[in-house]
Amino acid sequence: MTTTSMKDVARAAGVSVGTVSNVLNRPEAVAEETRARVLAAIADLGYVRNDSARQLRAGRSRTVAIVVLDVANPFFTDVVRGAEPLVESAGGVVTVCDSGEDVRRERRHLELLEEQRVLGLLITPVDDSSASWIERLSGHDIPVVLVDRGAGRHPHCSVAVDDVHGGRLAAQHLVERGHRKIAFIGGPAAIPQVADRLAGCREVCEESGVELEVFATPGLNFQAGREAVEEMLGREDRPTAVFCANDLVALGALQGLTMQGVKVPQECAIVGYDDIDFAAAAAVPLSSVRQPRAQLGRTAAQLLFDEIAEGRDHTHRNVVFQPELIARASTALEL
Amino acid sequence: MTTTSMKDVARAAGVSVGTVSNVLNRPEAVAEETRARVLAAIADLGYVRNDSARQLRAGRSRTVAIVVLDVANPFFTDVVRGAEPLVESAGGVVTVCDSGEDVRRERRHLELLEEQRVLGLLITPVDDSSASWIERLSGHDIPVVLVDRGAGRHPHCSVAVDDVHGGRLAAQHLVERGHRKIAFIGGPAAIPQVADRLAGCREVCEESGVELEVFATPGLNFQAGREAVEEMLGREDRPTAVFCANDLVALGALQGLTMQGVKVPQECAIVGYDDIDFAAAAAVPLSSVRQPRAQLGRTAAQLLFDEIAEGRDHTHRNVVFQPELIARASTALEL
DNA sequence: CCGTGTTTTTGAATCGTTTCATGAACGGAT
DNA sequence: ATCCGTTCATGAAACGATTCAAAAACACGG
Repeated sequence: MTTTSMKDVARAAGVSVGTVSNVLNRPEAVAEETRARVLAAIADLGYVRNDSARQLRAGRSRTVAIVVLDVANPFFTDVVRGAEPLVESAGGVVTVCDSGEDVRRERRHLELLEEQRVLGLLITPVDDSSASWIERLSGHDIPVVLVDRGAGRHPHCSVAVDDVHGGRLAAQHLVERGHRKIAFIGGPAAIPQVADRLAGCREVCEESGVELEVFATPGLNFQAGREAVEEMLGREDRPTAVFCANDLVALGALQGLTMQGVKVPQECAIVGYDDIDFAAAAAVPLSSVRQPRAQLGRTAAQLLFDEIAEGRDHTHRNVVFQPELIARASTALEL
Repeated sequence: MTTTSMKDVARAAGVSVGTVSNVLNRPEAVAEETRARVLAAIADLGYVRNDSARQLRAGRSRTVAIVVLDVANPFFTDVVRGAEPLVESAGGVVTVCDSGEDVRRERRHLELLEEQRVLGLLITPVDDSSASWIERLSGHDIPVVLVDRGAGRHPHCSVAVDDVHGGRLAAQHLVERGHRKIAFIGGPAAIPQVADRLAGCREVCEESGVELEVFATPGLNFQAGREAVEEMLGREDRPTAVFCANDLVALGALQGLTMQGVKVPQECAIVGYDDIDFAAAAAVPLSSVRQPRAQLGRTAAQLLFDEIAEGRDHTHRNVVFQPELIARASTALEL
């Protein structure tokens, strides 16, 4: 089966290719009768536009790429959902790439996206080592918006949540509940979100003379939380509360504790981060630091289109949202 | 900033464009010294291939699209993960599209994918109304593999799990535990998976004279489960067990029951479907019907590439996997 | 120095659109 | 009839890569 092209349609309708193109792109510029004839031919032949050719001509694709650390993490799916409507209403398409917290995968994606001449890029970089790659893209006129990564100097727009503040909220909450020894579970420390949340937590602990023990994990997933907690339970004089770098870790921790017969929150309180849907549905509903996820995505997309529209004389903007603590059963008890 | 093309590289290296192309695609056919010169020019100018142009020439893209009902559902992310390695090792790229169980969104995606001349398509259709659209694609030489939708006649390869059998497993398990009145929660009934699971469940109920009550939901999500259970609790003579069409619904049901003070499994048992990670981590670890998710994705990708390789004389294959029941605390009690 | 065979390089054709300067067709006013 | 202004349609020139027949460059034996 040979694909039918505009030329075929033109021949069938007895017009030139230019006219077929006009029917598709500026119908009002074509006479009623001609338009009908062309549309009939299109339907008849089952003609489908060739997007590669369009893009080649246009020089850009209509795709906005979102590179996330983990598609399975509900946090990112919500960010994506927040961005989609705006992109689509602007005639664009969203494509989601999963770096899996792996710099090499991320780099592979970036190379590909550049070859595809994407319209723009929303990205949560794995770590700082990606910076030069990302700047390469924006150097090639592909606008980049950093998501959930606002700290530090960088020549891009960004949306972020104040993670240091989030860390403080979690720690304050635990300190108010009377905890004097807290564990932080999360990693790798190279991930800025992890570092910031820990930093905020540490600040509060130091301010209020509370002991802090850090359990570094190789990733931010369920498994990591479960394992960290098992390690923790092996120790003497263990913490009475854990603050997890995200909710997946917290759910893992919760399960780890439950399986070892440790009662939450009676014997160990838990605070998570992200407030994903599953947090509220967990074994013991999880207290968690909530980020305005959809808004993060929406704003990121907005910044991207602003940059595209403003062109040369665009000034980068860094939008920072404040998180809020949602208290649930997992921290319900005063010590 | 003007994008640099092969022509620029050719000029800078003092060779023809044909040679530059060869350096990129068949390096061994170019003299050592020339190759070095060209590569230097590429690095120097920061040249990046234009994928649109390549595809236009090639007539096909290297993208394998996976259209899923809900990206936030871990079931699908696992299927995607299963497919990815195979696709990538074949030099392809995976793009994930979320139909959100909405036929219109699905159609929009299909149109776009066809314009993009994707290499192939793995899809879990929203319902039968998509059939004609999907056939349009395969009519245009885009191989299609149906995922988790093997029943019925269709001119495609497919991978599926025997959902009727899965429904039977769940019901049998509950009947063995002594339940005499069971609720099924899920919908819309137009989704084949829902219909099949219910069918299997109904078979067993009828065979063993157990009463079955069906609560139809508008979707397969957390919210739906919670609401269905609330409705159920309003009734007299309520069921002693619920079988949910998937784990998200089951988690919702679990929360709904817990919030109303109904003890699981003592006062109401629950069986879910999919055995997502969160099932084991739930308030009460959920019994669930497990599907070989990653294998589903892997096999689907394999069938796709087989079809591409075999070309004209390809015979469609329908692979059906058997699910297994994972019993956990949510059905731990005999009545 | 020629002929022959092998390795490299060339340059033009091609993929399917969009765009745009040009021209045709038509109606109405003079 | 002529001229002007609209409204439509045309067709060729991009866009940037790949491919391939043909030319060029080179090696080597006689």
